[in-house]
Amino acid sequence: MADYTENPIVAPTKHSDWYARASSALADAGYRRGSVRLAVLELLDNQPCALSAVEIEEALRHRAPAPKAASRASIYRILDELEALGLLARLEVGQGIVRFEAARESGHHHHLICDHCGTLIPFRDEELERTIHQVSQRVALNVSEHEVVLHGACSDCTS
Amino acid sequence: MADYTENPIVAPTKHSDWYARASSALADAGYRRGSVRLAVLELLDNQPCALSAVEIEEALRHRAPAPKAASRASIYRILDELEALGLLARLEVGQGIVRFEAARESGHHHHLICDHCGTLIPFRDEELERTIHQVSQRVALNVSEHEVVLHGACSDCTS
DNA sequence: GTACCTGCAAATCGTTTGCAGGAAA
DNA sequence: TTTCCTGCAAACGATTTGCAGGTAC
Repeated sequence: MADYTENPIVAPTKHSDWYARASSALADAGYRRGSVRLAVLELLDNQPCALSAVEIEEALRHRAPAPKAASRASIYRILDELEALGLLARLEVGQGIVRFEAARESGHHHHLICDHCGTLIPFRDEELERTIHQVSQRVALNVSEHEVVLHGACSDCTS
Repeated sequence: MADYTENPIVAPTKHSDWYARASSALADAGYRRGSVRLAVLELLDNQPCALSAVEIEEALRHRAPAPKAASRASIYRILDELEALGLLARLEVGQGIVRFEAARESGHHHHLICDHCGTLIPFRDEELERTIHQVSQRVALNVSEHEVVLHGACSDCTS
C-alpha cells in the first residue's frame, strides 16, 4: 500500500516538456519554487486553451486534492514573469480580458471565439501557418509572434 | 468671396462610402444626429488605423477648426452603438486597451504591432485572406469575422 | 413639447503596487 | 539568516452607469 503521508498535497502528475522547460527557465532566472508559482505552472501545463487570471484563481481554489487558494496579485505577478520569459502566449479577445496559455513549439494553435457565449476553442491549420510565415517576411516589422482569431457563433449559439 | 458665417464650425469635408452607410444605418436605427456622434463618425472616417476611446477624445479636443471637446462617456456609448450595428471593427492588442476602426468592405486589413513602442500598422495580403477564408469553412464555428495580428519590433525599435 | 443626447460624477472591474509577515535556500 | 514569495489592501486606469440639463426633431 502506497504511503502518501510524506507529501499529502501534491498528486502524482505527469508533466510535459513545457513544464520542464518552464521550471528550468525559472530556476535559471533565479526564481524560487514558491507554492503559487508551482501551482500556476502545474495548472497551465494541463490546459487545452488560454485562461484569464480570474479563471486561474478559481481553478486553483477548487483544485483537487487540496483547495489551495492563491491571491490574485500573486497570480498576476507570476503570469508577468512567465510571459517575460517567453513561456506564455498572451491572448486578448473579449471585453478587455487578457488570457494566457503555455507557449509550446509543438502545440502552436489559433483561436475560435464565440461572440455570443465567449467560448474559446483552439484550432490549428498548417496551410495557415505557412501563409502567415510568408507574409511575415514581407511586412515592415521584425515579426516574432502572430495571432489569428476567428469570430463567430458556436454550435450551441447557432441552434 | 465665400461666406462661411452660416456654418463656421464644420469644414467642407469629403466623406467616404462608409460614412454614408454609417449615417443611414444610424438613422434607420432611430438615432439622432447629435454633435458627438457626428464628430466620431467624421473622425473615424478619416483614420488609417484603429483608435482607442482615449485617442478619439484627444483627437476631438485638438481638432481643427474648432476644438470641440466630447466627454469620454459619450464616446464609449457611441462606439458601442456603432459596433452593435456592425459599422466598426474592434481590435484588442496591448495592455487591455480596445481600439476601433471603420469596418469597410473595401478596406479590410490586418495589423502589425510593435511590442516595444505600441505602434500599430495596417497591412493587407490577398493570399492570407484566401487562406483564412478556406480555413473558416472547416472549423467548428460559424465564422463571421477574423483578425490577424503580427507582433514584433518596428524599424524604429530594431535599430 | 417630447424623447433622445450629452456631460458630469460616481461606480465597476481588471490589473498593479506598497508593505509586512512567512517561506525557500 | 538573507532574500525572495505571498497576501492584503489601497491605488490605478479603462470602461460603464445614473442622473439632470440641453438639443434634435
